[in-house]
Amino acid sequence: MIDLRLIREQPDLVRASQRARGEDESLVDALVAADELRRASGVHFDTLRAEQKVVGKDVARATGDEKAALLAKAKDLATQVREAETASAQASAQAEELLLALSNVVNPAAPVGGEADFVVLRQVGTPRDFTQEGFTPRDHVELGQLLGAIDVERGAKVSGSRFYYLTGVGALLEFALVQMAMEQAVAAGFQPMIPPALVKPAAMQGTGFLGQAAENVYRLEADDLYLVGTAEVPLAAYHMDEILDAASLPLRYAGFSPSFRREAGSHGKDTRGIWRVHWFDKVEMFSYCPPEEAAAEHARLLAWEQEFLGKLELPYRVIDVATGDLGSSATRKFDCEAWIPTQGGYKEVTSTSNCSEFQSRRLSIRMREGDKIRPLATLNGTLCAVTRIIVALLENHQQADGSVRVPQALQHHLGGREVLLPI
RNA sequence: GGAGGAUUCGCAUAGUGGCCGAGUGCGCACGCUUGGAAAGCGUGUAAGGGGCAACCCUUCGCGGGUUCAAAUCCCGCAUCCUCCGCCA
Repeated sequence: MIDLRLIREQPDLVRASQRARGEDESLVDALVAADELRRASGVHFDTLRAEQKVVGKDVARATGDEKAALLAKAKDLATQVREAETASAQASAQAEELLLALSNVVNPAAPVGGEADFVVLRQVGTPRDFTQEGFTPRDHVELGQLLGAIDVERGAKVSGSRFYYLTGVGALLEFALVQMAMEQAVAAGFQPMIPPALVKPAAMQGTGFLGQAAENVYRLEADDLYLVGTAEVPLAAYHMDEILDAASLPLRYAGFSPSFRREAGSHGKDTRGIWRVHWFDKVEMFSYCPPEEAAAEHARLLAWEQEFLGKLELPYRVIDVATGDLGSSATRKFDCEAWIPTQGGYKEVTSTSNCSEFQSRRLSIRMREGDKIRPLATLNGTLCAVTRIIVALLENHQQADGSVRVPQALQHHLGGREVLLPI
């Protein structure tokens, strides 16, 4: 959630942000009105309650007729207090609901527009020219079959569409990638974490996934729990309701977890293979830092993502995602898109978002600096989304005979294999 | 799943209807003391909302209820601990 004071004092700024996102501007005015009502009804309740306390103490001291008279007054007050309390609670709940519905204010540096209005920040590496090399590249499904690494048919048989098995060297490849990602993260000072993949509503709500993104979240009705779509959720909620010592910041966690996504809005999109699936494993970076350091931390997260892709020798580009395509928590987002030969284009393999104080306000995570207590910033970034990296690796490093070259940095995590051979 | 116990200000605890938003110890901060430190002594030390401020209000796991008045009584739920059962 954003700061109510910002909405009170600079509603135009928030309106402009909503417009840039393509979201409802009138929410801002509704919120301003709801906030006024909340404060007014709060003052009314406070006043009555203070009076009730005074009278209550008088009752305890009084005797005889005086006590009877005071008791009558107190009873009358009690009714009024109850009514005022209900009204105040309702007004607060109303304001809270609107506040939770409002997305974070976008960073002015983010390009304004829809999904296609991103800005390419840089391009790294050069896509291979398979025509010049004299063969037609196979896609990851075909390569996965040749190598005995991916079984999508049986994934569908057992669990339905968008499920898969990683088999043989495919399974080993996941372990190798995860190990490599964790090693890098630890070297950079991250604390490795294996968080729960099922979380309570407060964690999901607090990270901002129950807004427009709600339709993509799996919910376990019987237990009122959610399956996380990213380790970002349990890593953010880890410090829920805590006040962190400013001297301990930044706190950096690298979480390994399964990621579950309903893919509700993407029927018919990327249906082949394991590019877009309902479940995959992922190593996610997560930072807590002072708000004024968030932009620098964001740049660092991006640099770590690039370091990882570099070690995998993948050609990719970095884009500054447009305002209309930001998650509700993010003020700014950078995606790394790897070149996917059989798609003839760059496609998202990592994503890093600066959520400023949006999540920490919702989750009630603050920092103590001397005698000052204030919200802090949270940021997240993908280090390794296993299935997408596997797709990129197989397709980019394939050879004419269907074998796949293993990038040097990954070799020792795969028992020294320099190449994956068809079975 | 069954039985019992617990949940209070960073930690440990006191508190069984009004003098309790709440005492004590530890920790922490500042001051005194000291050549310096420790010890000792003194003062302060939860969060949130409203207000220029004085100050007021909310919160004693969460949600209801009883009462003029609830940390305290009643009901429901959650979490943790112990024992039993089952189990990767």
